Amino acid sequence: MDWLKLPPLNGLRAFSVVAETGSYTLAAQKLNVTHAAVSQQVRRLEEHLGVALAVRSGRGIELTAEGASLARDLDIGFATIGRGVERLTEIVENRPVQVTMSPAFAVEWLLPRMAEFQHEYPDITLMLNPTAEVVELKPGGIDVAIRYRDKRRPVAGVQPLLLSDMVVIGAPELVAGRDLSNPASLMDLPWLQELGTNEASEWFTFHGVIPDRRLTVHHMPGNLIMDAVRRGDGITYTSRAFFREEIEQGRMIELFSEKLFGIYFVETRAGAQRPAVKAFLKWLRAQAETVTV
Amino acid sequence: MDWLKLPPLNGLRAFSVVAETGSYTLAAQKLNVTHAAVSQQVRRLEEHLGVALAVRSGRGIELTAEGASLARDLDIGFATIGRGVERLTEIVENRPVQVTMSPAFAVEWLLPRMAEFQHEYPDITLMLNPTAEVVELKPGGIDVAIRYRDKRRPVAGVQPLLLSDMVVIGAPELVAGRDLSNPASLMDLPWLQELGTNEASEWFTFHGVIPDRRLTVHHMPGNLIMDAVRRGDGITYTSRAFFREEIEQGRMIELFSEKLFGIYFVETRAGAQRPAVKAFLKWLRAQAETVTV
DNA sequence: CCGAGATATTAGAAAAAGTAACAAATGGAC
DNA sequence: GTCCATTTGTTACTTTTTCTAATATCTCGG
Repeated sequence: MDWLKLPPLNGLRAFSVVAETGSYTLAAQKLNVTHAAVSQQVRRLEEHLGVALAVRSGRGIELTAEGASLARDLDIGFATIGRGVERLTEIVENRPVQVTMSPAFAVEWLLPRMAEFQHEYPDITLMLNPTAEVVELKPGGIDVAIRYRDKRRPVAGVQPLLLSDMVVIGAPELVAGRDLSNPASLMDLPWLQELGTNEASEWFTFHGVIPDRRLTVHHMPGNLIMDAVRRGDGITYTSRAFFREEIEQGRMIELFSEKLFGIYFVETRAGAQRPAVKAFLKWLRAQAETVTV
Repeated sequence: MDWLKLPPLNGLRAFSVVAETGSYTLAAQKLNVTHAAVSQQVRRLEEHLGVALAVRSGRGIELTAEGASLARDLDIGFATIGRGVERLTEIVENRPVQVTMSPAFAVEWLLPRMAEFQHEYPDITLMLNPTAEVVELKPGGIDVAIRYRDKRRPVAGVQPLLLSDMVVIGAPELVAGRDLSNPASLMDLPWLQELGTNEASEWFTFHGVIPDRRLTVHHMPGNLIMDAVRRGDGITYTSRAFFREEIEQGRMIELFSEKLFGIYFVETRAGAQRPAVKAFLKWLRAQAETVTV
């Protein structure tokens, strides 16, 4: 292929629009630049090719024979490219919105609200990816990530979604009748924690407790933890928002809490978002206002 | 036309080459940039489109389904554009070299050397445009201008071609037996000068002579002036280089001279020159060395 | 487990493109 | 004719994009 030594493509595009509109001024409007920019692009292209493409003619311009010939080919070429891009865009636009989040968040927060979202935006399909892993946001992959971050290490420039106290929580049948007034006493209870994390021992460390005996920690996926805690299989460290009603009604016991230590925020990948993704983000923001616990 | 909102064209080109070569490294070589540049172009394109086009695969990459689809269209599109440009280039490359210069220079300097040039470069056709007017150098028009400039007002950054004393010259039969020892005495002789110029009165002014009677000045094209002067129809102000031999042999009389006042220089239009133009310029430079009078 | 060969990512340098302001040419209104 | 609106042409300067160089990361084969 020897089209590698193509002239400046932006100049070609500019000239193509000039040829189409028959005017620098109109072409500039179409391209959202000033006429000076278009004029310079075409001049540079002419210098590169060593041939005049358009000449002044009265109040406007007219193409030279060479210019007209080139314009024809450019039109066909760019149209081909445009069709290819368009087809791709259609595929992309219609792809479901890909969202990743922690299993706990999915079960306790998003899933309960999904029906409402679907009612509001029946045409948008959400694909959830509940995982504790941090998935990279790249084109063609995950569109939106809802992530948890300890508020002690705040992250700049992201949309907070849920700001909540973090609590250690357990079912009444598990904790009843015990003296749990100091952190160290929690070492005797079984902890449930997300696969691949180490929340229990971090919690003790943060409270100045150096474990003097082996902790009982069961690792399991976040979505199962919540039910297990409710059944009384163990205690866990999580957002109060997920258990607010149950705590108020006495169906769960809050053992310790850290004020506003937990923050869930929304992260999107770089670049422009598809309409469907924008709609989901808008809906998320609206939800966020109502749930700052 | 809605291909106005095409993605970044340079990104498309980069991706197209990546698709063709199947490698960022090879594509970078073809495009004469580093692989980092290609990588970034493709990444930006992916962000713009919101779709992955190529994914890492082992030690190299492979295209996604979307990438392969786009690559096909790009290939066709760029090929179309490339063909159009190529056709244009061929027309341009084969166009004769367009040279403009003063009629005097053409007749006295260039034409006598043309045969030699044609012998050296039989494939290159020169088109001469002998005119006193300053023709604009623009793409598709004049390629090379050989211009005269009074050396008192030097011009920067151009290739000098002929540096010569300027002389007032006449045929022996016209000037014989006259006392022409001071400038004012030249007012009695008929002057021949280029159409549209005013060399005669400028010469008198420069020599501090205020004409006290009407000058006899015949205007005619520069090429005719030289022959007319030889025939003895009048005197003129010109480069000594054009008459050097005749002066040495006494066939023409040098009346006055200004040391190195005249300079002919070569000017080319902006941008890269076609091979034929380059060859002509090279030849000109070689000639220049031999004729600094 | 190492090293060759590939892609990925950055900060900062270099190049390209765009803007604003003004100049120049033209055709029509008066 | 002169004036005026419209369009292209030009240039200094600013902004944006692109490229490079350095370095990190990943993968395969010995």
